[in-house]
Amino acid sequence: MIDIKLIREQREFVKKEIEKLSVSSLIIDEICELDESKRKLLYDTECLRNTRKILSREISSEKNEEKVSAKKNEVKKINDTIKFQEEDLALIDNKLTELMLNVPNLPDPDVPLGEDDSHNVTVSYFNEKKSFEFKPLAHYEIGEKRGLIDFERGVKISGTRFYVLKKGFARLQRALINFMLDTHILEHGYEEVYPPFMVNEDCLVGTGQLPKFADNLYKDDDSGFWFVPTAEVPVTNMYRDEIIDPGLLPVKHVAYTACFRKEKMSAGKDTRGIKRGHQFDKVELVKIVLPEKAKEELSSLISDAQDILNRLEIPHRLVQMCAGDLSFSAAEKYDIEAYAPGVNEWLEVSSCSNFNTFQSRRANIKFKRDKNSRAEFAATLNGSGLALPRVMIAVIENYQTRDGLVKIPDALRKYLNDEEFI
RNA sequence: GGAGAGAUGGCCGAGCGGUUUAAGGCGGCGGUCUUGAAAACCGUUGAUGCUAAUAACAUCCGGGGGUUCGAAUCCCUCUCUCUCCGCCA
Repeated sequence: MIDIKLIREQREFVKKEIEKLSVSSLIIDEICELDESKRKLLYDTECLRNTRKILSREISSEKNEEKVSAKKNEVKKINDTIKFQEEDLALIDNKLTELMLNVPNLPDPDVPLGEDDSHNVTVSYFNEKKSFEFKPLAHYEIGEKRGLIDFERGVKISGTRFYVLKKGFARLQRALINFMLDTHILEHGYEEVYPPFMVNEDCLVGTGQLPKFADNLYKDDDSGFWFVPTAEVPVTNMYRDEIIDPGLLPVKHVAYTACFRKEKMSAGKDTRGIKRGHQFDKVELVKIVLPEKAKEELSSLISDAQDILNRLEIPHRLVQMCAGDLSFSAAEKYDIEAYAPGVNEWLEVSSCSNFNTFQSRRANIKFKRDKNSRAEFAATLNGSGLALPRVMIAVIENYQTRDGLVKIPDALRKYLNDEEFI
């Protein structure tokens, strides 16, 4: 959520920023109108409450019975008005909140202009593409040929977009998870958390998935639990409705979770292989930081994520999202794309975002600079570090040998019993 | 799943219809004293909204609803926590 005061005070500026996202700014006008009537009504009811309070106090000390009943009647009348106004206020307030929850974050000034992904900017390339003396196979070809990915049984036991990893590939994924976690904990200073994979609705409103993106999420109607689409949701929301003590920022967490997404929007897209499933594993980085440090924290978050690919010696590139391709909650976002020679694609293995105070306003995450200072909204950031299936694809395809084996990257050896090939 | 108990300010804890505009303690902050510190004593101490304001006012005693001139306090309801039993990886 953006600051309603900013809308109130700099309406035209906010509208202009929203339009950069290729989103209509009419919502801002609607908000301004509602906000104005809300505040007027609020002031009126507060005055009435104050009068009631004074009258009630007078009743308690009034001896004259006639005066008492006169005053009681007066308060009753006031109560009727208050009740009426409160109902009105609740209606306006609900509508206002609903609108505010649907206003996207404003783009950072450094974000390039552009309507869609064709205007994204590739910042730079890392690690040379490997050259092959044979035609590199796609991961699903290797997986099927060697019985390491079972697509048919995935569909049988669950449905389309599910698969079973077996033997060496299952092990490889487990090794990657541990490698990523250990690297972020030991080398980059993150603290590990293992959160629930199911959360309540408040969490998803807090990080911005709800109310707008309900159709990409799984939910158990019976219990009201939602399956996490990313660890960002439970980990960021650990601090919901909290005021973080002075000196505890930045908070840096790394978490492994499974992630669940309906992917209705991507129907028919990426149906081959393990690139886009309804369930996938991810190691996620989450930071809660001082607002003025958010941008530099984003840079270091990106390097922390990239470091995984560097240690695995996988070619990749860094892409900056243009305004029109920013996600709803992000002020600034960079994707890291790993190159997979088998499918000949740049795969998004990480998406690193700075949300500024957008999420912390929704989730009410605050901090204090000093013991006696006012609580302020913190900035939140997160990024994948990294998404497992696509890193699997990159490792499998980049490290494949002519005879269909996968050479284990040096960085992973110790997680795989120092073996050489899968 | 069954039975019972409970939810109050950063923490502990009183209050059970009107100086509660939440006692008292702990902790925190400021001060007195001291070479310094501790102890002791004195003062102070949250959130939200509106606002130029650390002013005034309003709201906040788990959430929602009700009774009343007036609710932390009474009633209803929901949620959560704890204890015991049952079941269980």
